[in-house]
Amino acid sequence: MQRRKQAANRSDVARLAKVAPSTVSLVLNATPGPRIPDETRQRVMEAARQLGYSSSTIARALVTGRTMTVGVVVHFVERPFQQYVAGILDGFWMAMRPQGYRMLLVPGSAESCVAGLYRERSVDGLIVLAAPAASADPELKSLAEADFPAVFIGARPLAVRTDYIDIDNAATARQATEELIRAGHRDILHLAGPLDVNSAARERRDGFLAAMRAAGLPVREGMVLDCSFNGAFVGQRLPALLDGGARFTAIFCANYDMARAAAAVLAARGLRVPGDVSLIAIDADNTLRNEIRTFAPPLEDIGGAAGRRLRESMGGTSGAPRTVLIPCQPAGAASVAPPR
Amino acid sequence: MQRRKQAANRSDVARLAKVAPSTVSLVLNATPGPRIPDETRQRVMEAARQLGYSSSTIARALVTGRTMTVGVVVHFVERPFQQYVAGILDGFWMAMRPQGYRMLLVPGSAESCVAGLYRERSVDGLIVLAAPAASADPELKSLAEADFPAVFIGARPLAVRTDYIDIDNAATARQATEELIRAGHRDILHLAGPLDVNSAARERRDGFLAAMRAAGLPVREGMVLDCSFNGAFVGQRLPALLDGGARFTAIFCANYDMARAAAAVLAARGLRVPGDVSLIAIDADNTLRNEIRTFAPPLEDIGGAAGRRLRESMGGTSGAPRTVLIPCQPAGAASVAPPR
DNA sequence: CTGAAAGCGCTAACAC
DNA sequence: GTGTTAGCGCTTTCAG
Repeated sequence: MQRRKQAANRSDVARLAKVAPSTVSLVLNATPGPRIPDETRQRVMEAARQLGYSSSTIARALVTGRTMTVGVVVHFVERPFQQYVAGILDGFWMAMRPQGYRMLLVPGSAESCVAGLYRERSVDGLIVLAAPAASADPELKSLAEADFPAVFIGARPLAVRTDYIDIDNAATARQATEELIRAGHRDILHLAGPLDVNSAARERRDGFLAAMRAAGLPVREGMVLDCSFNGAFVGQRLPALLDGGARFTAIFCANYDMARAAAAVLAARGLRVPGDVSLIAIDADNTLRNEIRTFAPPLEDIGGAAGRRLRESMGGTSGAPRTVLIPCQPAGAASVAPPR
Repeated sequence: MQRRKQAANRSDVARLAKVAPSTVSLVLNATPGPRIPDETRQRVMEAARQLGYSSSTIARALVTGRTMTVGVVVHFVERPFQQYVAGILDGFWMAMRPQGYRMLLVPGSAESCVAGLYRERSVDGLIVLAAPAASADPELKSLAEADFPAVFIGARPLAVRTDYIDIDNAATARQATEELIRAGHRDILHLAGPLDVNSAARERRDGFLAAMRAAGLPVREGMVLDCSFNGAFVGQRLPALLDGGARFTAIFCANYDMARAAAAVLAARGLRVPGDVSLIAIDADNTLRNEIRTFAPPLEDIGGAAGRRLRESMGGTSGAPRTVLIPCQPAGAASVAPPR
């Protein structure tokens, strides 16, 4: 309850301008209805300026029921603003800026964030970045039921129909795999993301399988390795696979951390990229783009699409939940070569 | 006033639990004072769970006068979340998370942001990232006068004493210059940031001059080039300088965009780095770190320091405004060689 | 131990 | 045209 040098409020302005408090609101909000005489309006403006008065967003939100704020739920707990999120937020911010919306970021798990933002009514809408689908579901259901404006990015919620924006995971995975196949590879290993919890991981795996099937290539047992999105698993399981005498001439990695880890394992064994093993990945990270061939999600486009969709949604003109899939552009260096 | 499916409020919970509204608050806030019998408290908890009730942050903020939110003012209008800001926010977020603070980002210029967040009482405190010192001053003065918790990062406000956290610009610039001098360079060009508006640009320039002076080296006319922090100016003015027959064997760039632009100009003229011209810079960007020698600000440390300081400040235990300067570590490739 | 009551600062409908 | 009034949903004394 300790407040600093009590800021001026509406009554202070009213007193100074010798008008009623509501007149202050009328003037400052430029309400279209009742016309206030210029003389009065000048007095009010001057008083407000003099006192450095702006109306309290809190009080206004309480009475209007609108916060003019959108929530951003970033699932990753550590270093949430790394490239993937930063790129998307750039695009999102650009889309929301002109509307005067603010962005509220809250700490915690995806579930608690969604709960916090929606149930505590802190925001008019929200975007959820790459929440593992399964874990967030209970809360998400209540969101969807209440028809609360929300856009999911990078991972599709299970069992809840909502707006969803992402790259076209299946198509991109297929393109990447086809690039390897075109180069002449037949024995291709796929390092997959967490298939049990993440829809993007599953869709990338499916794209890989589709490309192989279309080319009439077999996918042998163990050639799809569920590694979560974490490079650490690759560091454990890829060596085991190699020790087991697995045969492959190329690797399609579901993300960049895995590609980096795979490159490290290969290097440690004296295998060269792309001389001995070709490497291709999907990811937004560009720190090693000149070393590994990648399909890069257009992050700002994704964020922008999310922003535009959320605006529709908050404006009440959304209609049914919609899925938007954005294509990826190939980028990066030539880490793909014909098999030896 | 159009609200969706009216969320449950405290009275709804009270009615369902057959208690008074205030009892609901007492239970849910775990107020230390009055002890509620377990039977009642169970009923209330159950009712709240059933209705999916959480108290409104807006209403609570209105009555307590605390928002549990910190504002983040990002001056750059386009792509605000690029690496510099993202890194700092990561550190800041980690520091604020445990306290349960949220982060509010608002669109607009630094002035309007500061005005919006402080005067509209949306936040308990704020950090301002790299605002050009001069432009933000009028608003900043009222912040400082009201003793409002605020931490400035990356640019020191003019004529206002506030908390300020940054790398040690002068010392880092001096180190960078000294590295060139140690390599044997005597004719060194400094591509400076916007000297008239940005304190960091000035301090880096001063560090450069100090190193030159200490080594007894003259700084000839035109060897400090005010280019703003924008690479575009370098692209215009560096060629002009070269055409004018300027003599230098090394360049110290105030930031990375300038270094990149300088590298491009040199390449276009067939000058090699570091064969013909050595290049060194200060910056957080790591996308070309393996090409240009740089002194990299420890972004997360800066953000963390800002978070800790802001917490003190909001807790009322801040004392006088403080300046914290954090040292930079050298990083990146060998783009420095002895002069030919 | 529980409930009633007074605001927090504001918007918007409605009198004057 | 301007002022009065009724809440928005909650926290927090203060009586019962």
